[in-house]
Amino acid sequence: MPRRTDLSDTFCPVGRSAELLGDRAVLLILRDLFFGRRRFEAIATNTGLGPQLVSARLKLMEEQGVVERHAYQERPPRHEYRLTAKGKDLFDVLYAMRNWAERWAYEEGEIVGPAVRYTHRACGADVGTSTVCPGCGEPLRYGDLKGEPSAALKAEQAARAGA
Amino acid sequence: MPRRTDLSDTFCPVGRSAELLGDRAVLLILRDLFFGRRRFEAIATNTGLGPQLVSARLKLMEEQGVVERHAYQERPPRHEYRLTAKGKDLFDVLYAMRNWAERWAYEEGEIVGPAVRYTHRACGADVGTSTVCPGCGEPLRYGDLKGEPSAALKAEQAARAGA
DNA sequence: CTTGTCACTATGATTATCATAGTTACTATC
DNA sequence: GATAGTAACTATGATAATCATAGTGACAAG
Repeated sequence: MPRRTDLSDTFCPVGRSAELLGDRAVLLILRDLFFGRRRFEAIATNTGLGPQLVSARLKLMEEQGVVERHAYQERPPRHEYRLTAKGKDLFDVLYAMRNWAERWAYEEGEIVGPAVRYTHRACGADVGTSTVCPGCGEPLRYGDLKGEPSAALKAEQAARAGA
Repeated sequence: MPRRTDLSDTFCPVGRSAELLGDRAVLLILRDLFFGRRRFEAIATNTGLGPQLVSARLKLMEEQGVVERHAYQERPPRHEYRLTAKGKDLFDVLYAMRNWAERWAYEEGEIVGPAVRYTHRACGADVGTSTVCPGCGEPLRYGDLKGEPSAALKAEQAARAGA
């Protein structure tokens, strides 16, 4: 492609977000980071993206300040990637995407129950696909939720990690 | 590129959403639709995307059931694009993107106040960047909010429409 | 009968992405 | 101490998506 138009100087907030988030690879990497995958290989394997793409996107995300590289051992040098505060604040976006997909992206009877079941740590309620806890009424934030992948999703991830 | 991996059959809900939303053009078109731009030319002009891309993405979005084509006149045939219920339900995603950008994507002093100010129709409160109205405590949904673009954003859009 | 508008489609240059293979720097095993 | 393994990448070449620009068809207005 020719260089795509840069949106980082628009005054529109959705445009500015789209510059980073309007990219499949970035979204998938963010998902994995939110699920606790911090290492390059784990992310590359689980997302199914090539190492080159993962490398490029992690660099971009580091530049944008949403992830940080940490060395977790010296010899040989090994790093992991962690969400910064700016990155963790993207939780609402990913959670909204998840909610939308749970409501619209599965065929009738394709899976039993939600693809990932979330419960509110504070009160234990199943939050369904709402942004406010149906049990206690609190707005849901990053860290408040415990996600439990369905059997189908677990199997799929295991298959990618195994093969 | 080689054909990119299809994510529409993953069991991960974020993956399924990313198939549609992990695309700058789709996000920009959705933004314009949410802001009431329904016509092809208006969308192409305001987004800055080429007509070919707009055409391709609107087709995709129609296939996915997030927009519908309506004829608003017979001779000559003219259409407009409207969000379906499935499309309107993406509001939370776009709103979360907006909130994140308002918090993180502007330099100190780059603009005065928010890029787009939202007020809750029901109670008149400025909602800031929250998902629950700070005035009355109600969760914010599509249609509940009135957006007022900043002067800078208005000027930018006028420039694109004029040139 | 020329100009204008709307909603597109066509063309060619450029570049991002994918699959595959290779690299570096170690550790662990035989 | 030679081979295999692991983690985090980089290099290469084929393919396809995107952009800029121009063009089309159907009609309305002047």
